Amino acid sequence: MSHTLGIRQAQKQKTRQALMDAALRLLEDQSLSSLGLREVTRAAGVAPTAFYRHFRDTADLGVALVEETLGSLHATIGEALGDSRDERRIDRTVALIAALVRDSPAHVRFVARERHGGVQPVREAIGAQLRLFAAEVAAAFAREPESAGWKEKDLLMLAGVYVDHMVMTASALLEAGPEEAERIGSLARRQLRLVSLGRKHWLDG
Amino acid sequence: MSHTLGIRQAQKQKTRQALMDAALRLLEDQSLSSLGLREVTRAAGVAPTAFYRHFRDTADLGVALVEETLGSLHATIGEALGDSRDERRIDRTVALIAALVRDSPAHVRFVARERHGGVQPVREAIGAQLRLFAAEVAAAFAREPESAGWKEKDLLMLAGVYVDHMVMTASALLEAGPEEAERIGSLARRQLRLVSLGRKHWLDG
DNA sequence: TGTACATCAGTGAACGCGCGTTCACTGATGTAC
DNA sequence: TGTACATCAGTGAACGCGCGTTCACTGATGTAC
Repeated sequence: MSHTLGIRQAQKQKTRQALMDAALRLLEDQSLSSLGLREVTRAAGVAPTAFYRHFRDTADLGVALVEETLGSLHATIGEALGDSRDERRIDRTVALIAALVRDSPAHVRFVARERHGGVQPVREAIGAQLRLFAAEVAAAFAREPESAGWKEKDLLMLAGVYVDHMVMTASALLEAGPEEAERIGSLARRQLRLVSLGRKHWLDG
Repeated sequence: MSHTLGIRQAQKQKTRQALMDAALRLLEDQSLSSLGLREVTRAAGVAPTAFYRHFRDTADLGVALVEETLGSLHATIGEALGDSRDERRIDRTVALIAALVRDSPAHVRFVARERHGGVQPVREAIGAQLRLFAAEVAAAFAREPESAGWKEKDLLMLAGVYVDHMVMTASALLEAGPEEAERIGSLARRQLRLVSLGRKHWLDG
C-alpha cells in the first residue's frame, strides 16, 4: 500500500503548496529578486512567520518552483523527441511547448524569466535542469540511424540548439497572447526544419 | 562647428551617466525590478531626490540602459554579418559577441537578464531593439546571392535564429567565466555552422 | 564689461509604510504505555 | 481504549530599518539689457 501522510504532514504540504502557488501568481509581473516574503504569505493567507516553516528565504522557494516546473517534464520531452520522423517530431515538439504554455503559463514564465535572473541558486537550478534536458534530447537523437558517425559532443551541440529553441518559443508564446500563437508556432516549426536540414548535411563536408 | 553644451548641461549629463553606471553595477547581482532608487543614488554619490531630475523611476532608467547597450551596436552587427563567406561570417560574429562580453559584461548581462525580466517597458525596449537587429541581419542576408528564391519571412526566420543565438551565446559566456570561453566559442561556431548548412539546403525540397 | 533677474540641478529634512526577522505562545496531532 | 506527555505548524506582537516621495531651499549657471 502507498504510505498515507499523517494529518499534520498533509496540512503542512497544503500550506507549502499554497505558498508556492501564491508566489507563482505574484511572479507574473515581477522578478523573484523583488518578491517579498510578506507579500507571499499575505497572498497565501498565512502569517508571515509561517513562511520559515517551509523555506529559508524566497530564493529557496524559487528553487522549489524550478523543481515543480521542470522536474516532471523529462518523460514528456523524451516522448516527443522520440519520434524519429522529422516532420512528426517537429510538430509534436512545438505542440508540446504550446500545450505547456497554455496549461501552465505562470510556471513557464517563471522559468524563462529566472533562467538569466538575479537569483543565483535559482539560475543554477534551472541551468542544471536544462542541461539534463539537453542530455536526454541528445540520447534520443543518438538512438536514430541518422546519427551514425556523429560525435557525442556534436549531438549535445544539436540538442542544445533544440532546448534553447524550445525555451525561446515558450517565451515568445507568453509575450504574444493567443491570437498570435499560430504565427509563432509556424515560425518555430520552420526554424526547427532549418535545424533539421543542417543536421542531415552535417557530415557532408 | 559642433555645439558645445553649457556648463549646466554638461554637469547634468555627468550626473545622469553616474546614475546609469551605478545602476548597471548594482544590476550585476539583482534584477531591475528589485533595484532601489536610493540604492542607485547612494552608489552614484548624489542625494536621493536628484534621481527625479533625470528619470521618472527605475524602469525609466532601465529603458535608458537598453538604449545605451544596444543603440550603438547596429553598425557593428551589420558589418560582421556583411561578410558573405560562411566561415568568415561565423568567426566574425562569434568574435564580436566575445569582444562585447569582454568589454561590457555588465551591459550584456543587463540585456540578457531583462529580456524576459519583470519590468514591462524594459522588456519591450529590448524586444524592439532585437527585432531591429533581426531585420538588419535579414537585410544583410538578402543581399547575398545565396538568398535567391527566399521569401522575406523565411529570411526573417533565419535572422531570428541568428539573433537569438547571439544572445544565448553572450549569456553563456557571462555565466561561464573566461576559462570556459574557448569551449563556448567553439560550441557557438558549430551551432552557427549547423544553421548555415540548413540555410544552404532550405530550397532543396 | 557689468548688473539684475530667471532658471534649474542638486540638497536635506520629513513623512508614512512595508519589509525581514526574533520570540514566546498555542493548540492540534502524534506517540508511549 | 484511555491517559499523559512530546512534537511542531502556525500565530501575533514587536523591533529596527530602508524605502519612495513631497517640499521648500540654495546657489551656480544662463540670459537680457
